[in-house]
Amino acid sequence: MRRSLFPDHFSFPCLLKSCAAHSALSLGASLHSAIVHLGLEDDLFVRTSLIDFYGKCRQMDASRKLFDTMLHKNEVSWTALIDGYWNSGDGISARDLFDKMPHRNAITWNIMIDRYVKAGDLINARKLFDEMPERNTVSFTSMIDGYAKAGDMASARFLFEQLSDKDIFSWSAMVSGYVQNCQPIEALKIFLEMYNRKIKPDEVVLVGLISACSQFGRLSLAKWVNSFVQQISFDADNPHIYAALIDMNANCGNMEEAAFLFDSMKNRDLVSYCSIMQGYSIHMSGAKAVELFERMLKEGIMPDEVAFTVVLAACSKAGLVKEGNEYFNLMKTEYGIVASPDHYACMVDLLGRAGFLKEAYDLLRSMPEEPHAGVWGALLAACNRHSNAELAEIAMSRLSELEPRNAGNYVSMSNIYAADDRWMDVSRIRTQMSCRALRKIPGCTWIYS
DNA sequence: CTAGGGTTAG
Repeated sequence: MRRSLFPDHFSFPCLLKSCAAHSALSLGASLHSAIVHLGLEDDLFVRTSLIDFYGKCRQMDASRKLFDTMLHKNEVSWTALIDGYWNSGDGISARDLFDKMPHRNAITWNIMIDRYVKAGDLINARKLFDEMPERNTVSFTSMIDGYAKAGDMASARFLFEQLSDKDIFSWSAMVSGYVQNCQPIEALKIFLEMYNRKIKPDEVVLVGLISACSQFGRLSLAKWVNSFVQQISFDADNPHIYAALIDMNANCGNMEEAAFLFDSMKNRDLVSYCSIMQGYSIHMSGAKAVELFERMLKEGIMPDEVAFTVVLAACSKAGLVKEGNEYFNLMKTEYGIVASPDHYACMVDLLGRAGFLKEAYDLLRSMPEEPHAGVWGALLAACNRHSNAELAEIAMSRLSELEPRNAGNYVSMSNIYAADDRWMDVSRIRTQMSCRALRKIPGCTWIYS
């Protein structure tokens, strides 16, 4: 038998990585005994992979023991153990080890910064960023992403301007950041600045560009972006690109193009299904969206919490009360998804729109969490539609606390009173509005050209 | 040839 058929110190790290990815603890443990048997336990790469494997399986005692008895460690061994502690929820031990590390190149700092950024702890991330001896593009991009996710685009921009070696990652982080914070004009400007510097856009930054144009809701712009992307996108099967294009076309009123793109996809994934369903939903074809949801299930694609939000909203718009109820139950029983306030908002909207105001209110009161403004807002809208001033007053009293500056709520409430000829109450609401210096934002109707 | 880092869609 040829010796090469046995796993060696090159293949064990690879095998352990795969076990870690699948949380295959017992399989990895058998590999561990094989490693000991073959006398490969002291190999730097093999030992580090074991530390990483036990850490990913949250076996910190085993991981720590292998680390402590290690003769020669490098930064990767340290990082693997730190990562294990961090992912096991022990940020204190992780940070303690990081501070004790003997050799810290830029990369180790970047990993630690990114951990804090991903945890939303920008204070600690920034401290490390300021402390580290040499910052590179990765350090800047992690911080930029952190600020963007926290909604602080001013700080993100400030760091971006200081960054001399901007690469495609940092440009992308800025474009996506503006998109995430609903600043499509800034997103577009940054993209064009990048493009004018002759930097070749990749798929990721194109997704950002498309999403920005989706937020504009301008069909002329969408048409331009559509052809622009088709011209320069090398990977035509990228599902991210497709989902973004479908979303943009649907949002800009071009359902035909959205449907064409969806149909021409080779591998439709969850997000592309959601994009097209959302498109049909906003264009008042809720039934069509529900049909697509069924087709998606038949294809074996697992719906997640967002997919259920989309389908419940579609049921609501189409008046499919029975189906909506069924999906709401299916989500909990069949897919083990805990109903979020957004799901409840969809259900209150569904029941309320169809005139089941009592049922909507009962459902709201059965919520395990405190209902947010979206849930109360859906109830208020239903009261407006079905002229129920009594229930509307309950919703309004919560809404005036949760979102006191939302003019729409006051307008709905005053309309409900007006429909009941309660003009004294109407004027009381108007006074409240002017006291809070609110005015109705004129309705905005898109006209598709 | 093997172990650790930053950007993406609904």
